[in-house]
Amino acid sequence: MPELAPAYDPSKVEDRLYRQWTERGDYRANPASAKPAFSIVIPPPNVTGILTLGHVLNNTIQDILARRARLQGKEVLWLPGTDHAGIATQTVVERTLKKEGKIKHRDDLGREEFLKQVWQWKEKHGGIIIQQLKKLGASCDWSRERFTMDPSYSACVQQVFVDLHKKGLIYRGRRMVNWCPVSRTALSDEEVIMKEQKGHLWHFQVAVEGKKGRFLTIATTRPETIPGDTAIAVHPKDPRYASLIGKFALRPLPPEQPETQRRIPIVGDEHVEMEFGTGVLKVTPAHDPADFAIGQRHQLPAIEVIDESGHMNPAAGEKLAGLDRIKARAAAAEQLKELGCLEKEDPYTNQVGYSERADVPVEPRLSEQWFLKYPSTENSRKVVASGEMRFFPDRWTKVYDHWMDNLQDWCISRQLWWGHRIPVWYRGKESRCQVESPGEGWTQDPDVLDTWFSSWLWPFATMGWPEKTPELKKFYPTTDLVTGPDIIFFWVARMIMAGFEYMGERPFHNVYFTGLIRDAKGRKLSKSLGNSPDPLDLIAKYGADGLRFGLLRIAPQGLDIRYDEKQIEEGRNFANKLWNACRFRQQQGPCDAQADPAKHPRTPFSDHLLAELDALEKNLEKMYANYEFSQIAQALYGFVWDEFCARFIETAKADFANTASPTRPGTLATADFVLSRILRYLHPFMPFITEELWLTLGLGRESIQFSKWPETGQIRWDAISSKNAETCYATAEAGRRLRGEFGLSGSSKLKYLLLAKTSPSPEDLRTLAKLLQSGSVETCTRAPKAPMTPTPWGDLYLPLEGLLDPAKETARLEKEITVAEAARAREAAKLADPKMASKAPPEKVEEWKRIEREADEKIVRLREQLKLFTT
RNA sequence: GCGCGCUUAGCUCAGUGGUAGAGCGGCUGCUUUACACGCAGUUGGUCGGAGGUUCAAAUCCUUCAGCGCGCACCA
Repeated sequence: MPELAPAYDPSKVEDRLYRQWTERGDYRANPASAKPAFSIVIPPPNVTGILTLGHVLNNTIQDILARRARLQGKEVLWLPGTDHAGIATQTVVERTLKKEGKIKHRDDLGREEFLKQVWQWKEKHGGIIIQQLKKLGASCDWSRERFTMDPSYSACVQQVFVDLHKKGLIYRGRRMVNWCPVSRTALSDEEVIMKEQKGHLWHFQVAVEGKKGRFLTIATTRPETIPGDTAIAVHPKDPRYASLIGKFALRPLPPEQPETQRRIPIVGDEHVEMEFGTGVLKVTPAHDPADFAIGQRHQLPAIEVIDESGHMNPAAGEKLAGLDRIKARAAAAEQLKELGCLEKEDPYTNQVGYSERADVPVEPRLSEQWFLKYPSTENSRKVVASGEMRFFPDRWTKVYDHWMDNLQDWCISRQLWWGHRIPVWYRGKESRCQVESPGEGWTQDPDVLDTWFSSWLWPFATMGWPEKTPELKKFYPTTDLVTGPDIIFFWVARMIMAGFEYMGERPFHNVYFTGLIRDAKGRKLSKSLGNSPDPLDLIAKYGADGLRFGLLRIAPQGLDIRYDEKQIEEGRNFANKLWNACRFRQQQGPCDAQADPAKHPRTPFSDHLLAELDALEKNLEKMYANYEFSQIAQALYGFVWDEFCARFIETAKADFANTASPTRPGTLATADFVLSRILRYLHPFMPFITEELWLTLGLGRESIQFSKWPETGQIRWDAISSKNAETCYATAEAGRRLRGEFGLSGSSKLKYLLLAKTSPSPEDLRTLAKLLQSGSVETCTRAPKAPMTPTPWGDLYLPLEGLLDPAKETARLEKEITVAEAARAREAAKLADPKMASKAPPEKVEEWKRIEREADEKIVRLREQLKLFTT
């Protein structure tokens, strides 16, 4: 058995073990297995992406679930893969080609050639994030890695499109959509983020035809769209304006147009808010969704004044044409001023939709797009509402319900090249929806599908659908989905619908939503802020286990995480602590994998440790059932550090030092038994170090990954003995506190005296001395004149020749008495209240009495001691 | 505007009815038969405010405030 190094060095362990695990095929899932199935599909990261802390959190949680399931003897499939991420990838590649000076626009290359470049890019960079996940220790079945643009996957996407089209759920229409002028494509509603924008509210006047001197004042944030106005709307019940409905007004822009072209009707529409602005609304059906609806109601024409790149077109007039829409805004206001119809200009803040990817305001635009009416909505709604599929934390169900109750048809076409091309073919006025080309003379729709239109099939398309594969039979529906709540609509809800529509069943049993990771100042991590640490740097510094454990320990369920590198450092420190605990055990001789503490006489400390372990195990079950990962990490941390190291190992040192001790075999067996279990409990969180220790100590002959998850309720211990250990620990703590009052360190060879209430054995006293980190503890029969503290074992004295200062000791005792008196008073007050004493449950009253009694005893002891110094 | 979440020690957070906790930080000591990525001790909180329910409230209810997020066609 090679000796463990004094400090744990992850770099010597992690890569070696991971290679071993994957080369051996440890994570290959066998659909023919008789074992119960456990499955997860990875939320496929963007193929051009690199690992972020968010990925670390997300994938560590999946790995914890997968590794625990493996330990529980399940057949585990964790299915990995990547997403082609249409807009993001196309933008990255296009930008790179531009930077390299190869093109000015993708049109320079043409569709075929451009796509070749994207594929090349994908081949070169697409594997990066996968490699990074391996560094993290992710136990994915890499033999099943999928990509959303794989030929078989693409076939699924096309087939689903054709099917939904056949069912009449997919249709084409000229609609108002969210248009991104940078990417020059339509976006779905979900890809638009509302942002507050500081701008202006311009008030301008229009003359009413046939009513000399009658003007209407209109308030607008977008004067550049005035040339596209085709009506003016007022509320039909507005007493100020109702009489004007049916009349006409003159649109001021573009001024060079003849009046006949600028003459627009005044219409009455309930959409207009009388209280807002002036109560008069300009209507631009081509560039505003609400105005489009008004236009439909009143059969208004739509005049486009902004082109697909966000620039004003000739219809906007000679002064505006060619200008960017933002610049045109100021120019239009200027024009109004020159014409003398600008009444005022107020600063104004409103909500504006931004393109999620390009981070520019979206331009509502009329265009021909494909839309989907969501399928299987009833089942999808019900499965969550009924609690059959559970969300953790469950408050997300409300968000889901709300979205499902307000479904809008999904705009699924994108004017991009990188993605799944829409399987619709045209020849003249004919069109056909089918996967293969109908033949000569037919041309395919140039648009591609929204990336999410492929991701929503992920849980079954990755398992070989539409074939009835053994994988689907064994592993669908998947057990858990772990993802961020930010994609609940984009992905989770849609997957549920697709699952019902194509598998007749929900895609997963439970969904766990992680929190978002923020920096110490509470800001989201982002590349542009530069506050996003590279997980690989962290792995190099602290080890993958340290990173995983440190991050998980501070990741409360359902809340955002304030990330601080200090936490990762603590994860590493914990790994080292565990390492050294094992190292110390190793120094005492070989471990016994079959160790059974029940077969040996034991010290109270062993019993106490076993009792604590039993409590921990029962807790773990509960916490896993609720997906409380940070609490699990916290509980394991506390158990290893405080119970195993600080208490058990310290007391075990007596047995370790004395080979003739009758309790030595029991102590060793307890150490082995407990270590063997906690390594298994820690393995899902810290796969590398636990495997290394497991194998090196010889706690199992084979990998810890396939050892057995311990059964709870199997541990036997002596409760009285365990209680005795507790009093010993309490006695030692009191003694250390006493020593601390005198500023003495643990290295001073002190002699304590115990005026014992019980009859401690010489062995007990030696152990107490060990815990006190002192020279010795001896019993005495009379109270010496020395500092004292009452303990469960009796009064503990610390004779300090020469150091004793009666005034100081008096002060110390008085302070302790004050504290004890406060405790007694608190309980006494409760007991004295007749309502409390009569209505509270008897066991509570007993507890209060006990606390009062103990405080009382303490006070008596302390007062007696005080007398020694004051008389 | 509607909805959700958060507010507990200097910091990050546990704690869902019965003696306010952890880690970090600060301070004081310590090469003690594993571990300085360590050990011992210590400091530090009227649990955001106000009402209410209860024998008993950090915890349940109401309300207010601050912060964050989501949804929403007031130009």
